Amino acid sequence: MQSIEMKTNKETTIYDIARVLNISASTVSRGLNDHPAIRKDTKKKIQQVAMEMGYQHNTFASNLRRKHTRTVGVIVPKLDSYFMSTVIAGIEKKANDLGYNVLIGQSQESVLKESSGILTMFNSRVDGLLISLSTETKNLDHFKILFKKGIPLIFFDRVFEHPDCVSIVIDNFKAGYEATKHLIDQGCKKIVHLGGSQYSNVYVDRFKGYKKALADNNMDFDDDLVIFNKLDYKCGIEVVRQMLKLDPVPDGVFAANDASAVAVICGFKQFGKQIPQDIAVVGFNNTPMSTVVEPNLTTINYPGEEMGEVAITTLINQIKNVNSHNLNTIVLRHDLIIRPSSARNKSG
Amino acid sequence: MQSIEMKTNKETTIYDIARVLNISASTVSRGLNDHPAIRKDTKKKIQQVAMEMGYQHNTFASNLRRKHTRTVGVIVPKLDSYFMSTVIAGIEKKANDLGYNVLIGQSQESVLKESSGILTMFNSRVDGLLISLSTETKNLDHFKILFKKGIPLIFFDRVFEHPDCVSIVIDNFKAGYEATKHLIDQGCKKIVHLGGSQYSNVYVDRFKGYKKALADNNMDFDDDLVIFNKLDYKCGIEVVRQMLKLDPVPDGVFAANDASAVAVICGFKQFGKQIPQDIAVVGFNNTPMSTVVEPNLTTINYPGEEMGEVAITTLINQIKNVNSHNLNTIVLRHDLIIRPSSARNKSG
DNA sequence: TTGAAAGCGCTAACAA
DNA sequence: TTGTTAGCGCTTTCAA
Repeated sequence: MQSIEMKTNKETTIYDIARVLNISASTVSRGLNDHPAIRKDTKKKIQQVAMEMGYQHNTFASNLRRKHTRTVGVIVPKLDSYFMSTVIAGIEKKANDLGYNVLIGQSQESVLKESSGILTMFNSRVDGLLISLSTETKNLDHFKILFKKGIPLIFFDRVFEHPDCVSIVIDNFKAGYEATKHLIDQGCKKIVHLGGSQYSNVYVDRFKGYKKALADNNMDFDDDLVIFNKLDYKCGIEVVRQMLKLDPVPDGVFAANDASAVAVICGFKQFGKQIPQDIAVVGFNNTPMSTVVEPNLTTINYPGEEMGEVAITTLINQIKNVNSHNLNTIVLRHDLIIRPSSARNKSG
Repeated sequence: MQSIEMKTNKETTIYDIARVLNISASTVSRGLNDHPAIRKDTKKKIQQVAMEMGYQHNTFASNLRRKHTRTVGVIVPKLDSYFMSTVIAGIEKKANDLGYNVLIGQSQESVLKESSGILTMFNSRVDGLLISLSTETKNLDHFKILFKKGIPLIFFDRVFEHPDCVSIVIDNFKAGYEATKHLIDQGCKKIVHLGGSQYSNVYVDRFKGYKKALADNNMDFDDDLVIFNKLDYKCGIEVVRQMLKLDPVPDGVFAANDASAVAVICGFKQFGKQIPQDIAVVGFNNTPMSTVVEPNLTTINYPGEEMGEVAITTLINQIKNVNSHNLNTIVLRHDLIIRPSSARNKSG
């Protein structure tokens, strides 16, 4: 047996173990895969020898033959965002439980990188793909290759309507509505909306929610109170300068993410404004920062990890052709978490 | 040509296009791969027909034949941490540039999950593996399978000494030293160290740096001033209670990460303590939170994205057998960013 | 319960 | 410059 152990550089294949046992490779294959039609003792012998020879299943070769890879691709705009990393954590965890690998890619908010990512995933023959769209993405042309070959595709968070693809989202319209309504309830009379790219469903819907809430409460919509930008910290600070020039200065801000909401709070504080008395602010995402900034940020909570889990579960079901009851959109719950950044004394 | 286009469910292979062109599959293969020994016009014809037939390279089959996958694995303790997502962003970006895919996994701080992750990666025949160890990991037994087959392995951040593996780290000892020294320079007389798992090089070294700084400045080391825990927000708050019981109350805290440093600040503020006058605090990692908490947190900055880029570049070089000048450890720069949480009036 | 043989789609040595 | 042929390591029909 000693000589067997020594084969260290060459891969041990099922043929090697077949030779040792004087049986056929197919029997070995079956033995290793716990095929019912193999005698228990041969199975045992096979597994024994496989062990001794340090045999390791070559998923790879197996996949070629079986015509699937048991790996899924995930493409996101940016990996280094709190929300996205949460989603991916959920995806990985569940994928792992279900016996799938996950291949990862980022579009860096560019359609070009998005397309090339899709091609790479396709060439790697992923069994399915999960994607959150870049802000630049305005159509689904670059996905054609997947549709053509019938590779399941699921959108999450930043999605695009397509009859054959399910989308996993939250109700951004409702969330935007609730955030704005809350501000109104707190007595705000002039509410700014700080929004993101209007190519992205999430920001479009949050904006719509904002408008609807105003309308429902007999407040005029004013174009000057809406600012679209990259929603990062720097932009938030700039926005404060702009707002300060308005007369009267707005008394409420609904920002479409936490980073910019936090920036707005910090900015106003620098100018001696009181939050929430002078300006009440609401963010979106419930990132860790929201409980660190002072006053703590009112925000929309939004289950990233769960979104990832739902997305991958749905995808794998689809890959396995199970459970695809023609569902088209899965909407996850969200909630408004009220914290001091918006909680004014109830007086009006 | 119409009939060609229609082959939509079956994969188009190089054989299909060979048949159409009445040439051999190998010529097609070469033509597609831009082999020098193929006539320009045949090459053109091949690519033309490939296009028309919607041919897509099957990386997969190619890999089986070539005995490599051009994919690398990355295993981290947790995906949903700011630092890790930064590192992974760097890895993905560079890997992509260099033509590699990245397969992702998380150990969830468990050796068991770590081993199974390694096995999965191995079975997927990754060309190399990047890993940041779980806190539970006390030896490298579960990596044997990689060593045996000579699969390159590189550690980053949370590492383990091994003669054949390069590690990408920062100088945690020095950083810990500097953080503590800074506190001493600010006049702190009784400095608490809030550390993490002592199985992890990063926390061990930060702790050592703390001790050395005390020693070098004639300050007694006191076991009661050292607290090890999970370093999350909740633990940080608990620590505050503990510290408040001490007499006198400590006047400085060096926390081994930002989350717990921020928690400490918030905790002390709740009890009416002044930061930094009563207690000065320093964190580690320079996460976004550090510039939001009030007062802003002094912390060690530490290039996550770059760490990822260096790690993957080194790994790929190793895979290609280039540039492996027996290097064993790569140390990235770090720096202490001084902010108000520790900046006391220079008086002493 | 097992074996023979074909083949997944591609590449590469060798020959022409 | 191109073709022939033999695999990469595994699975799976079909036959025994």
